[in-house]
Amino acid sequence: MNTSESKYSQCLYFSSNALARKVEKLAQESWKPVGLSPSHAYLLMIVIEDPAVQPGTLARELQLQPSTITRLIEKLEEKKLVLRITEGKATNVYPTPRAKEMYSKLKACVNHFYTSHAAILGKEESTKMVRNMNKLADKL
Amino acid sequence: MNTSESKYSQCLYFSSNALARKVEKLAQESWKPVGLSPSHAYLLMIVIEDPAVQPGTLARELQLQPSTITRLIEKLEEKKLVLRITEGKATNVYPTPRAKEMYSKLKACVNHFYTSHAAILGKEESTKMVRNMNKLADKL
DNA sequence: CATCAATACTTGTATATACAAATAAAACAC
DNA sequence: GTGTTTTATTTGTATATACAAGTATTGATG
Repeated sequence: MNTSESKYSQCLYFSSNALARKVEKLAQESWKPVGLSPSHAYLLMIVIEDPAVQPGTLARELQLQPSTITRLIEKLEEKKLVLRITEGKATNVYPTPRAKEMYSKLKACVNHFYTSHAAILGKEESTKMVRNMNKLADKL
Repeated sequence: MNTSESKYSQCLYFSSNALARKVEKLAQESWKPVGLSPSHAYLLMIVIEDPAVQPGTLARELQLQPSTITRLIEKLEEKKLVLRITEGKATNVYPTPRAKEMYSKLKACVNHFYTSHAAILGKEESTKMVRNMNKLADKL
């Protein structure tokens, strides 16, 4: 069934959720080569680009709750991709050598993801949509 | 932090997820008066409007997996708002009288939700955005 | 008509995320 | 410099959803 066939599809609640689920799925596909979910992968990229970054900063950048960041970091730590060093009330997150070696592969996944949806939606429209969604999210 | 301040915010993955989370929150607020999550409430409204509807149909209309529909129905059953009658391999879902009495309240919540986001985004833009998101989701 | 395939739904389990409370350190206030 | 407030992070627990496997019924095929 197309979205447009559903009676409740005019509702922002459904549109945004359904879209997010479909995008999530597409993204998961793109990040399979590195065996990470998109969230983990993005967090890891930030850590590689900005070593010693703190969980609070990650939460703000990724727009996720601090508790969620803790959970993401935990999993990356298990995989020996990051490590945490706590000093006082702050914690610094560092990439391991293993993670740094993965960097170009991670970038390739970002690229694959972008390419795959740009191919479906058109480069132009794809970018416009993202801009609009950000604008909308900022207002809410 | 605004979405636009984050480096990774140009990524469709983030935009769509962040937007969905914010919309979800707004929606939850709107449905608090009936003590249901938006998903449960929408499912219930469909059941009231279309008694004897089957889980498979609900899954298609709400764009959720059948297993998710089962879980939603279970919770509504606990709350004595719907009941399931299985005949052969098919199952029919019916609203209870208690649910039917709630109908106008449910509608009021839909309305409150629409009003609250239309107030922030503008009626015009709000509708346009939904249309675009559906179009995009259908293509993916 | 006996088996095999398809359909409809449920169950077990996993993931992504959140909220609220807990902990711990730092900053402030007097 | 002791007591209180604020900040940073983690932990316990809950919700929303999915996937894969299981069950049960119906339909199709030889």
